[in-house]
Amino acid sequence: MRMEELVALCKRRGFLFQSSEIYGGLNGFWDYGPLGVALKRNVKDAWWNDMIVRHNDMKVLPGAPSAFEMTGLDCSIIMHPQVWKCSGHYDLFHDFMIDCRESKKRYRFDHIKGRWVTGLKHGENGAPAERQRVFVTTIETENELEALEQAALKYFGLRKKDADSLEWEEGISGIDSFPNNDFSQVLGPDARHVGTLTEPREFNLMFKTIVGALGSEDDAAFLRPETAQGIFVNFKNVVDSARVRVPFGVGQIGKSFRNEITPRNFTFRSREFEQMEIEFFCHPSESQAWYQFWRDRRFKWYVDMGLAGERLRMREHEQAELAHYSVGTADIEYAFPFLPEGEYGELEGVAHRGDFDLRSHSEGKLVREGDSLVLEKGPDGAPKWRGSGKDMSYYDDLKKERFIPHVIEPSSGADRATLAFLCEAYQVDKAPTSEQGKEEERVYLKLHPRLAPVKAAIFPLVRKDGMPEIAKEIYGELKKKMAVQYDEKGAVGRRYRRQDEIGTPFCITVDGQTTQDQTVTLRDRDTLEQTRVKIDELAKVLEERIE
RNA sequence: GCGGGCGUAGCUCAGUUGGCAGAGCACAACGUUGCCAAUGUUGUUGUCGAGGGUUCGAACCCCUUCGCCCGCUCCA
Repeated sequence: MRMEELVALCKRRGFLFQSSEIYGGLNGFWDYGPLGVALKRNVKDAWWNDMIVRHNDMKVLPGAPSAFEMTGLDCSIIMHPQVWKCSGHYDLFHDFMIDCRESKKRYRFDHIKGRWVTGLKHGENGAPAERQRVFVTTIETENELEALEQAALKYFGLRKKDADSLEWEEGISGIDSFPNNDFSQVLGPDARHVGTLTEPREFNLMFKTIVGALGSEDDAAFLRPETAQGIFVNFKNVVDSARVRVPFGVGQIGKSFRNEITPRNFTFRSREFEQMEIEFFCHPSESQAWYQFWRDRRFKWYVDMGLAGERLRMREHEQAELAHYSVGTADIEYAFPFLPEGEYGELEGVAHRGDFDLRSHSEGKLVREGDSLVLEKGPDGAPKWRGSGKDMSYYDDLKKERFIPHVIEPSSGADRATLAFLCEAYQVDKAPTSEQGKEEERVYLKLHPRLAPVKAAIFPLVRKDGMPEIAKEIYGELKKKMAVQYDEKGAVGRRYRRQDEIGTPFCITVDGQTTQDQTVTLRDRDTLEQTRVKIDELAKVLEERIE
């Protein structure tokens, strides 16, 4: 399938539009049209129902260590700024970066260290040699002096034995002290010429805003880059109010915001996106078993919703790839058609976060040191980011045991899941035409009936003989239970195809026989087969076939 | 952020040297037909991505900008 065809269909039929399109669009933002909003809502409802509402806490699910409870939250998008400092997002999302025009490399501004040196620079193309004073730099943290000397030798075109001819000035310093960010005499860490570094630019990976109508920079706050933190900071509230016992999970669906450096690939990497996240709290001794359970359960959910093919896979992260807090992470990935052959894009990450989050929000931001998490200290020895000081431990009054729960986090992208379902559903096959024995190409969306924006379309075969009246009657009855459409315009074949293209799984047609025996035809999107169903039984039959 | 390509009707696209902005599909109305994109007639559809410049005259040339695609970079 070519991605452009799906994008064109999404626009033509009203699934997805570019945000602010009449003004030329806005990179990284998308609008869901009339059908798109229905599809995405169905994705979210399926998730919410399957994970939260229909969860039976009396039963032990296959693969689960025990029964467990599930509940939900809907937290604010803007939270206390300290939340993001303790979560680690502030540090990671707030760097000044500097680019090198020559090497095309990007460096963290505060990582570049260097030293002034003067030497004899041999002129190029026979030009006379001249003495030059340059600031050579490196991003090495070990053996800085050696790295700087090598950089200088290379720049001046000297051999190691001539190193003595270089005149070094005292002290290694950062380039943050240069006035007006004038780097014309600075040699970039991977550059061969001086003056190739750009001005430092702040990479605000979190969206910043100001709280209060008269607020200033002191009142800066951030739009959340993930919904998870709202659950962690409400951990005590949920335990105290919802009568839940560990192990239990809290689900949340909501918008998050990240200033992606390169928004690309349709809605895959958007700056405003929606997440479906669960934070599952359990006893540390059982956390590995729960991690396995959630990995497998979440993978199966996508399979059940229609991503059954080879394009879906589970990938366990390598040790080196793990985030600072994580003990284990697995990504559920889909081979999106816009990615190169053999590459997969993340739909959901299932992470074992240990007790990092609850402890950080209690003690202050933690860092990993060997096998344990310790409080991160600033240069002055004080905690870098102070926590809330609130006790985040849990007391199990049956086992008489107090502990800080470990957390398993299945974090899913609602927009990415929706896009994957669309990609997987896009099908082309052959269908018969009105002309005997002839076939034509048919484009349809083979969406799971639970996800389809329209569950059924109701047609009168022709616009006479009382058929429209009966069809409208059926439409009114079904409308009470599910999303249905009525269409009487044009030839019935065209109406079928139009519904195929938006993924409607069933079409109901009132024909000449209806007035005699109160039956209609029920046509299946995927097989094109028609069966006769009594009007009285339509709702029941449809509901069975949709689940 | 860098390099390359692109932007014309709802969609797919044509548009000659700078000289009246087009086609197919789709869409709408009225018929005929009556179970898989059938068919007749009629009709609607445009800031040519945006802003500026050159010119008697710009979809076309120049500059700026926004967006899309590809590659690099980035992706806690």
